Amino acid sequence: MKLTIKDIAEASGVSKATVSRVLNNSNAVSEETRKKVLDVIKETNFRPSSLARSLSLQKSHLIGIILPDLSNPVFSKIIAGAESYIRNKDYSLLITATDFDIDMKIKHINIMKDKGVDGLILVTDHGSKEFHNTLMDFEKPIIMIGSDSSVLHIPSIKIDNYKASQDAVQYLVNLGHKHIGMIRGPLSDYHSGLQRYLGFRDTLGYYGYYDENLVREGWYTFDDGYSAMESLLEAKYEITAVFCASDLLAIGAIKCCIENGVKVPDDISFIGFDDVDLSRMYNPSLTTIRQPFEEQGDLAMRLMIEMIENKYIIKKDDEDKFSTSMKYQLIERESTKRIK
Amino acid sequence: MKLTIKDIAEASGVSKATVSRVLNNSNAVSEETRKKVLDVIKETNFRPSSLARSLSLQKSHLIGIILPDLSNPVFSKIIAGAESYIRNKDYSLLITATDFDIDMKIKHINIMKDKGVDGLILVTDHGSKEFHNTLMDFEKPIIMIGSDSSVLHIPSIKIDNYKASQDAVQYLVNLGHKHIGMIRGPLSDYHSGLQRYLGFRDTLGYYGYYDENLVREGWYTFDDGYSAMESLLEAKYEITAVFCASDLLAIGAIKCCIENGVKVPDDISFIGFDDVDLSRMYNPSLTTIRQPFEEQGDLAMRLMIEMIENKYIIKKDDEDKFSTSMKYQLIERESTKRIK
DNA sequence: GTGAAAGCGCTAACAT
DNA sequence: ATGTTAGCGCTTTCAC
Repeated sequence: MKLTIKDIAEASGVSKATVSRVLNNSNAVSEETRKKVLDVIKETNFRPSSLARSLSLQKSHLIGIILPDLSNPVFSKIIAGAESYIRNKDYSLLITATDFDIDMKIKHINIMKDKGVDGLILVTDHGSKEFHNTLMDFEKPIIMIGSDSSVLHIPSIKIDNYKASQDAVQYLVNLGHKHIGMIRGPLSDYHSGLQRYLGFRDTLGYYGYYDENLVREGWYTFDDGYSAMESLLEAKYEITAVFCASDLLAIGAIKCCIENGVKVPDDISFIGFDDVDLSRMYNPSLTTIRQPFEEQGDLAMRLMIEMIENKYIIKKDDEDKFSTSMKYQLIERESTKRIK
Repeated sequence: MKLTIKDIAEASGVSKATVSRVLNNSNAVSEETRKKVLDVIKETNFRPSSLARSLSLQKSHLIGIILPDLSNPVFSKIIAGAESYIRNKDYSLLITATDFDIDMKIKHINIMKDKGVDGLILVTDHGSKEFHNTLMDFEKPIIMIGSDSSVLHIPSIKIDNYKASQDAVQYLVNLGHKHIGMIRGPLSDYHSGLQRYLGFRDTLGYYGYYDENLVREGWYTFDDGYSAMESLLEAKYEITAVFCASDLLAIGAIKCCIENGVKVPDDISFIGFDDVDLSRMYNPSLTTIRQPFEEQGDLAMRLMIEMIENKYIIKKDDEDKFSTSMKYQLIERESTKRIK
C-alpha cells in the first residue's frame, strides 16, 4: 500500500505539516521530533509523491527536450550531454522526437507545457509562424541548440557554421586542392545547409576556384552521400577533394568511391562535418570539423537550470546574454592528402 | 496568467464538474452546454494541467525508461523504437542513463517511482540483491530489454544470444575457417558476454577447433576491439577469422588489422554482433548478427501500454506470457570470405 | 516548535 | 444533465 505523508504523521505522532517540514529540511523543527519522524520514514521506506509536491509547488522538476531524431548520433550525443549534467541534480528529463515534423513539434511543445515542465530545450532548425507563436506563449525558459533564435528572442547555443566551413575549405586549398566539390545539405536548412554552403562558395570564390557543377545536395545521410558521389563521379569532372556538410554524407561518398575503384585520399580527399564517433573509426578515418555535441547539451542544461532557479525571465533584448557560440575544431585524419 | 478549469467554468457559466466532463468527453452533458464550454476553451486556449489530473487520477501517463548510455547506438536505437511507438499515444517518456552504475540505477528507479510513472522499461544486464528488491517493491508494470528476468519474474524481451552466436560461428566454419578467434565481452555480463562466448566455445568444440589462446576480452567498444586485436596479432597465432561480441569490437579489430597491413577479409575474416548502422557503412562492410533494436523498443512499449491499460498484474508464474524471444538474423557483407 | 486549515487543479461520487 | 463536495498528497500561511 502506498504511504502518504499522513501515514507518517500518524505513525510518528505529529502533524502532516511537521513531517513536511522534516522532509524539506526546514529548521523550524526540534531535533527531537525531527529524529522521531526521520526514524519512521526510514522504517517505512516512505518516499513523498513528486506529483503532489509539484502541484503544490507549481514546479515539476521536469525539463523537456524535443529533438528531431533519437537514433541519429548527432542528436543522441546532445541528449547524452544534457542528461549527464542533470542526472545528479534534482530534475528529470522528458524526451520527445519529432521526425522533422513541424506539427509534431508544436503538438509536443504543448504537451510539455501541459505536463508542467519547468523549462524546454529545443534541438531543431526550422520554424514556422505557428511554431514561433507556440514558443512565445510558453511562459517558461526555453533554450535552443543549433538554431538561430534572433528572431525569436530565445537564447541559443550553436557554432559558427559559416566560419567553420570556410576553415574546412581553406584547409583543402592549403593542401593544394583547386577542384573542390561539395555535398551540401538542403539550403532551406539555415545553419547546416545554407551557411556551410556559403562558407564553401565564398572561400573558393575568393581563389577563383568555385565551380557550381561540382556541388550536390543531400539530407546529411550515408545514402544521400553515396548517391551524390555517384553523380559526381559519373560527370567525370576533374575533382580532387570534396567537402561534405556532414560526416555521414562524407562516409557515404567515400564508400561510393571505394566501390568504384577511386582511392581515398589518393585520388580524392574528403572532409566531413560533425565528428561523430564513426569518423575516427572509419577506414580511412575522416578529416572533419568537430562540433562539441555533448558540451552543447551540457551547457544548454546548465543554463536551463540557472534560468529556472533564478526565475530568470528573458527580455526581448538580452537573449544574447545567454546565447553562446561554441568553439569548433578541425580534426585532421586520413581522408585528406596534400597534392602537388 | 495560467488558466484553470475554474476560470473556464465561470466564463461559460457552468460548474467545474461540467467543464471536466466536457474535457473528458463524458456523454452526460447536453450538446448545448458542451458547445458553450468548448467555445470558451477554444477562445482562451485553455489546456488542463496534466499534473493536477495525474494527482487526481493517480495515473501520470508517464513511462520511465532507464538505460546504461544514451550515446551508444545500440541503446539509442532501442529508445528510438520505444519513443516512436508512444509518440502519438497519450504518454510521455522519462529517460535516464546510468553509465552502468548499479547504484545510479537503483536511485533512478526510485526517482521514477516518486515521479509516479505508470510503468518502467529497463534496458540493462546486471543486477544485485538490492536492485532486485527495489524492483520487487515497484508496484507498477516493469519490462526488461535484453535481460534475463527468470529470477525476477519480470517480463523481458531479448534474443537467444547463445544460439545466435552458434550460428555466427557455424557460418565461419562453413566458409572453411578452422582457426577462429573471439573477442568476447565480460563473462559477468550474462547475455552479451557469457552466452555469446559459450555459443562460440561449444560450436568450435564440437568440431575440435576450439583454442583458448585465441580468445580475448573487451567492453564492446572500438578501442577495446582495437587493443584486443593488437594482442592477437602480436601473438602470431595462425588465425583466419575472428568472431566479435559486438560490431564496435569488430570494427576496432578491423581497423587494427588494416593499420598493421593485415587484409580484411583476405587475411582474416570478421563477424560482429548487433548490426549497428555503422556496420553496413564500414569499409569493408561488416558481416554481423542483426538484432532488431528498434523493434525491441517498440514491442516493449506496446506491451507496457497493454499492461498499464489492462491493469495487468504480473503473477510470479506467468511472466512468460509477456516475455518474448525475438528473431535475429545473420547479415553477410564484405568482412567475411571463404577460404580453401 | 507545532498544528489546523486552505489551496495547488483536477476528477468522481453523490445529490438534485 | 448539472452542481456540490470531497479528495488526490503535498506545502504553506496563520495561529497558538
